[in-house]
Amino acid sequence: MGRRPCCAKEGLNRGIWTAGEDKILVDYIQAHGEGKWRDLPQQAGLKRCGKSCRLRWLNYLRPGIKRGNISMDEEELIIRLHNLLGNRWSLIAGRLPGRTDNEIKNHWNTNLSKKVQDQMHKTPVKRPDELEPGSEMSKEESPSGAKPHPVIRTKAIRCTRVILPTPLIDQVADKATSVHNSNSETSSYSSTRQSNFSSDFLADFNIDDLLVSGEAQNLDSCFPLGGEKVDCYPSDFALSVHDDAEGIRSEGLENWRDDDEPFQPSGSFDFNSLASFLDSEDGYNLDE
DNA sequence: AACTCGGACAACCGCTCCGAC
DNA sequence: AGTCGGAGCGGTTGTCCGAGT
Repeated sequence: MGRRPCCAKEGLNRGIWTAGEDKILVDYIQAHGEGKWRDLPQQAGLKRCGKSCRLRWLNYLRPGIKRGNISMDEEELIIRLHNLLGNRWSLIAGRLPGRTDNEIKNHWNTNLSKKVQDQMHKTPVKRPDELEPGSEMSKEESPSGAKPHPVIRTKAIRCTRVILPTPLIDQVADKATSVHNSNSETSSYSSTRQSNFSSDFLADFNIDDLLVSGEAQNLDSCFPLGGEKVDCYPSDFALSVHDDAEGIRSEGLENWRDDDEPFQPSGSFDFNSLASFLDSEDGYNLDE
């Protein structure tokens, strides 16, 4: 069985694209439009994989692409959005007109992640189980940049291997299980829970199980957030249920459109108003 | 001038989702 | 309901280039 490979690897050009190849690709897409990437190389006469053509077009040749010179405003926005969304580069790129996910990802890996790390070392974060008894994780103790998030698939809306602090495991597990039981969809979570309850608990559960139900909002009670902050502690639970309680659902971000909001998926926006939005009660309180 | 090293970024790869059948 | 192919995503790798020695 097995599917047809996206392209035959033999006899194809690899590596950096030449100006000639770019021109062929642009001419073809201008004439025939995007799509049918698998067949495009053959139709256009390019010795490239279809996926490679798609990547080249989307990241470099498409009209309206900005290259380089990422401004301070953009960097700040990327950091904030990364704090909110984790490594969901395509969603982040969608909030930065003219920027591509690949460029933002590279910029993050080479520049911003270090910046954030530096900021973190200035304001170290305590895990909830490291806090003094009776103390709360105050906003001042949370870093503005936050730790790297676990990987979250953009489309799947699913947390894979979310690491939860031990004291929260049972509460989240019980809640997720009860939510799951009230839904008809299957979840890998239950079996995971049965098989793995170490202190470095790795939960594979379908975030939809938590999100589709109105009960999801009650999950706030599982986390010592005080209704203030997205992250319980940042690396532990990347996709906050709190977001959803505030009406910004993870899946909704992809289709998120609201004329009252300072930025839109593909539109222009004002950085200052966006910063205000992110800091506001209606936003995410991502700032320190 | 030659070499090494590290940063930046372009491209590739494997996985997943989703729609069509 | 199950399978398949198209498409998209994020992580990783490869390559280039400039700075330093």
